[in-house]
Amino acid sequence: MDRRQRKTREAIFEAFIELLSKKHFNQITVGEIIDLADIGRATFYAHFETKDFLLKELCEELFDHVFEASAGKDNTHKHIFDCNATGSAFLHLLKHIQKNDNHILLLLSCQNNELFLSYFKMGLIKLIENQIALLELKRDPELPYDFWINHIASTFVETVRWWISDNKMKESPEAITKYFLLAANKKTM
Amino acid sequence: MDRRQRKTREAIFEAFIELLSKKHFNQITVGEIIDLADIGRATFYAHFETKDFLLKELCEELFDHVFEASAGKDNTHKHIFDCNATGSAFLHLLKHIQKNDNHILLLLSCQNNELFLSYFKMGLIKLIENQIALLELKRDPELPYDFWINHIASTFVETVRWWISDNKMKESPEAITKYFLLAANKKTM
DNA sequence: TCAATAACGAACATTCTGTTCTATATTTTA
DNA sequence: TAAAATATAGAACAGAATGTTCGTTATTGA
Repeated sequence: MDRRQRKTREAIFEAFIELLSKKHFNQITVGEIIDLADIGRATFYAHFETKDFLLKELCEELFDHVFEASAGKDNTHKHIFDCNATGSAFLHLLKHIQKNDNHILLLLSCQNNELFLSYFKMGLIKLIENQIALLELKRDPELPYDFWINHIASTFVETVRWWISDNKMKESPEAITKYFLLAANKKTM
Repeated sequence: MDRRQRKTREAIFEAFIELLSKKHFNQITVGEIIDLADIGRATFYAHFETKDFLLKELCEELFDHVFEASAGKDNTHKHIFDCNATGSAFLHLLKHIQKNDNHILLLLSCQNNELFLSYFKMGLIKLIENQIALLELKRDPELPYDFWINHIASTFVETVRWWISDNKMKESPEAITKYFLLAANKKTM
């Protein structure tokens, strides 16, 4: 990709993220993004068809990076999901969030968090399905498989949301992991 | 309230609900609502400041009606939450949803369901906090109280979402209640 | 019946969207 | 390094949506 394109794309994402931290997605205008990114109007539309596509691509870029680790594509993260110590995948994810890699923390706690949390959940479901054997989570045989997968993922997403928004991240990733596992029907770490 | 006002308000809500069943909130214009409700432009704005307020008032009107039962204000629903047989409050809620009182089912399954599910969750949290003694849900002493309340409410909301969207309501309210209670860490009904 | 008030409906300024165009700057390639 | 390809700047534009205003008409409740 052309350096000019990369720079423009980056400038747009950066401006967009900054605006997302201040106002709701619906109230952000393309004009504001353009001004903040300091680019021409036509340039914006050469990169993104609409504001909705911009959001979609931002989500994909950020969450794909977090979750691609599970496929072992990224050397710096490969260890995370190869480790089969109980609960480590979730604990590692929380630690990444705490470190605030790629503005993930900001997006998960901003006014639009439903948007990002739903992307987060989609990634999680894929991850859990792939790694189910390693995670040592036990399913009650009376629960349908897909209900259960959805329940685990939702519980984790809600745990993260609670940690960031309600708890203000006062507790450690370890404590939060414990809560999650207790809530998700696992006795202990 | 003036009969004219009531009729206008009803016409707007009805048109809005119909549009919500077809497209996303963001893509619905005031013009469309006006056309479908067959009212004047100025009339719409005399009733609702913006489209966002319309959404807010719709949510309040519908969910308040469902949840006010818990306060015993509504005679036809009073029984629901006075009953202390295990799990009955949740089962009754599911039966109401199944009967599709007040278009609740439509709103919970439409493209904007996040919006309505978040209102639903708010009401649930209040309900659970008020009725906690009757519900016979047991909290692990290691879980913080508010984490736990949030977990129960989220699990129920997700159960409803799964039932409507993923399961297409193929299973009975009784079966869904069982899944919910199993997932929420309760052994049986 | 009558005073109050709600709805109509058309017109309006304003804002935002998404497109088009030419000129200019940067990158790739040959 | 020169030429071809491509990205951006920037201005101008049509079209659509928003929210307001105002004079007129219709309905309501007392």
